Amino acid sequence: MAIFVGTHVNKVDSKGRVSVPAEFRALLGEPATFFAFPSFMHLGIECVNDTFMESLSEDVGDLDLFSDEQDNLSDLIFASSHTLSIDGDGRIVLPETLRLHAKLDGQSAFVGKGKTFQIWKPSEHNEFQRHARERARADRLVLRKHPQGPGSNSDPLENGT
Amino acid sequence: MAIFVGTHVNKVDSKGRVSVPAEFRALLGEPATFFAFPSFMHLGIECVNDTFMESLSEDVGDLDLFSDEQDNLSDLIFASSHTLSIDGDGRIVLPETLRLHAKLDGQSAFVGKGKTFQIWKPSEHNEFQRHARERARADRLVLRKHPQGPGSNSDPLENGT
DNA sequence: TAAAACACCATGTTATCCCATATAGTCCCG
DNA sequence: CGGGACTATATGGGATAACATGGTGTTTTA
Repeated sequence: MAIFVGTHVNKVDSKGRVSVPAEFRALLGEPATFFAFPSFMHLGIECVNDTFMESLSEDVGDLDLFSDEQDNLSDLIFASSHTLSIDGDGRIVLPETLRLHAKLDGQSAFVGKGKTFQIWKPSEHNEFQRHARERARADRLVLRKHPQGPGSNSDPLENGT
Repeated sequence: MAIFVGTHVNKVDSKGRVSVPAEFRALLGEPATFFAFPSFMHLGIECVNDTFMESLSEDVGDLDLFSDEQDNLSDLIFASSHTLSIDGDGRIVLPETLRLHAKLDGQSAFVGKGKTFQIWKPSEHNEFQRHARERARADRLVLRKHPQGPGSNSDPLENGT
């Protein structure tokens, strides 16, 4: 299974081109493409592979056709997504909308998030991570090994104590 | 699998011609045609490929024959649909009824919605998306990891407390 | 016959590919 | 264990092809 880890900082050149970290490229495999969309929670850019996007499409497709819920969700995910293809030199072109959302200027941080990864402005990501760390400390966050029954919250991160 | 993503803004010329984004053309494949009908929820134009249209006909066919619901839906979908064929230059001609419904003037936005896509007046779609985004923020919508067991909710997007 | 629909061609702009170079990391050999 | 050569990665610039779009001619239809 592909697991994206680490934080890799690469340059964004005048054309908006960025090298995708070799480690991530290897995980993406063929086809050498992935989907990217602005997070609706923070300044990061969410990046998922085609398998992940397809399962997302399946799940959203299961909602009632033409319902508000279905229409809104698919707009947030798909309409603001970009298909990014990695060229022969291992680079992608970051569309301007994404660059603006993340406030990128010259540098970008590729942040591994397990099954997905994100692209951040390095300074913004540092801030975000600092806050996440502080909150985890304050909340005494622990990682639970396995979700219990079907009725339980399947989120593996929860409040200890 | 074909997943329509992104928002592509193209011109509508004086003859009503519009270029279908190359990315969408590639997904539609052969035959280079699709179905378009005015949304009954908003100002967008719903666009589906023939496979999707067939499954739609299955779904509507499951409703009771000659019932009001069946009659209304089939009118809204099938009776108001247009078969649009993409010409050698990658363009379609948008029928006037559709142009009027979407209030198109000069520009059109092709909006990926996963298994389907829509055509909007760019400014109207911006409004729509802004609302969708606000609602998601207000509801603290978060991306959830893959669906777990049989008892769990298979919706990848849920309310994150 | 007139008008509309359709196919064909022509062009500017943008994005993609290809090559060159620097830097950093790795491996091999002493 | 240390030095040097090699390879992979990241990055910059220029050439090329794809795309979007405007216009013209030709066929079809009312």
